[in-house]
Amino acid sequence: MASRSSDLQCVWFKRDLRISDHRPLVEAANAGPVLAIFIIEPAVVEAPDYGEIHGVFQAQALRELDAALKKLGNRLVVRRGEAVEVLEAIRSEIGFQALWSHEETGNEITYRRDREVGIWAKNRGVVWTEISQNGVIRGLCDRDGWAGLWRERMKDAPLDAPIRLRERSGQLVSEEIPNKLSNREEGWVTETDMVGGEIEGRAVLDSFIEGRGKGYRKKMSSPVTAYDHCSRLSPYFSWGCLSIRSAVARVREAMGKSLPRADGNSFLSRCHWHCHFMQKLEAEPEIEHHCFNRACENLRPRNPDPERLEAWCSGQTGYPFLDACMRSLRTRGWINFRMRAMLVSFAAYDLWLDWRSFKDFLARQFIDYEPGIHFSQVQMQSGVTGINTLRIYSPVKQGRDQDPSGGFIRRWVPELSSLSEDQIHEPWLVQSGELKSLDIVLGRHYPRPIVDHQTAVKKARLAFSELRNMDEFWEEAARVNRRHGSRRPTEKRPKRRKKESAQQEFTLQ
DNA sequence: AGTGCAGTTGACTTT
DNA sequence: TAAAGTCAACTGCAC
Repeated sequence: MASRSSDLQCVWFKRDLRISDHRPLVEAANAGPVLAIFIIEPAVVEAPDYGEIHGVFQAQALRELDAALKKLGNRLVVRRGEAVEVLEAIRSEIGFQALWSHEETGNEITYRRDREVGIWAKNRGVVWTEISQNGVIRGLCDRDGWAGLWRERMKDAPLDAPIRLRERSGQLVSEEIPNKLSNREEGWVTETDMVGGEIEGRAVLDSFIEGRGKGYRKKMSSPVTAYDHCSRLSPYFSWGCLSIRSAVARVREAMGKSLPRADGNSFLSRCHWHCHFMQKLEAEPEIEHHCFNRACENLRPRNPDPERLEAWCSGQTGYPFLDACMRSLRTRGWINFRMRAMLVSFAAYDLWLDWRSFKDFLARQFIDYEPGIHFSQVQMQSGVTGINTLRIYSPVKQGRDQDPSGGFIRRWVPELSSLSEDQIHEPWLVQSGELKSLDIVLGRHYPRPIVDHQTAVKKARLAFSELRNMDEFWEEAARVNRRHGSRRPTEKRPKRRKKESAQQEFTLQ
């Protein structure tokens, strides 16, 4: 049995794989010798939202974290198993009464696990201290004052990494860190150049501040320029290799110097939005499975048309720019925000798929999958929040606007590469004789559009306008707005159309 | 140089 | 983080 007087401090690493700006680690180190652990939880890494790239990225970050801890005279103990059973095993092997970690705003699985760990800790007399690592405020019921609290959080200077970490993990066995945390395979060639780890994260931040960020504001819209000029820090934020606060501090410092003010401000407002969306999941975990606006719950069929879903997932919808974006995403694990919105818009409005039928697929593709942002976004781009106006993207217009020369399409949809700049956005408009002379047969080398955009969108709008005639929709919209709505006065929200009242009809004016 | 007209641009509204 | 429609102001051009 473990010694009851142990002053050993157990630091449980989760989605915070770094040593800088890591308050639990610093506080634990001040309180006693540190035992650093990471748990590979089957329930987490085998869940439908956990992708192959996540397993690789996290494994890279873990290896680097272990190396960093070793430099501080410590090490990382890695175990596989469900959290409570592993914590109990370690406690019985070495004994500790203090457990430290960051607050996590995760999916249902990690939320339930955290509650179980809480109960376990209480029963064992272990004091578990959870500390926030971003602008998400635990226990907030509505959005009044949130923006101010976020600013407060970002004011604090990031914490330095500890200089030394007293070690006392004894003979505790640590598993070898695998090359990836799960055996999941996407069946798609991935060639992402994003490598997990705190050092890599800092290098990415440096290159953004020192050059890539110039023109960020303008260049983030097109997938042609976004890959280089967006920060691409999101995976490092999601897996915790870099804290939001430390990126915010570095960007503020560089603004007006190596980074133009407009670009820096644009990046900072995105850091703000990052936490804004996570806060929604923190406040209402049900949004993983239910529409923000419950009146939208049965709007679309819950069972997807399998052929439509498959065409969308594999980049075979017949809309060249859309397919290019999907294929690029699946290969690189990342695409810019605007194109993510377009992909979801197409699934939701053109294909009339319920967001719940594609959210896990998309989550597995995004190397920067962050549950709170993801659930909010797929719902928002599907129009089921009730507090945002419908934003329906035209894949052809987006293609002409964001990839006018068609170069991005040619790269990711090579079967169309012989088409001209004008033809490539709408190959179905090209005479079949001319297509044939270029060795392209639609329906064989590349599909015809699986739906007609204009027709599909018209139908979708009609369904929404019917929904908006129901009182329940507006009651729900008011509730969502109270709980989650941004308090920015500029935000535009749909307004209920005035009913033609008798009074209005007969008012003479 | 002024006028009429078709076509363009931009701000704003609607869905 | 949309797109299409409306309307008025503007532009270029012919006469």
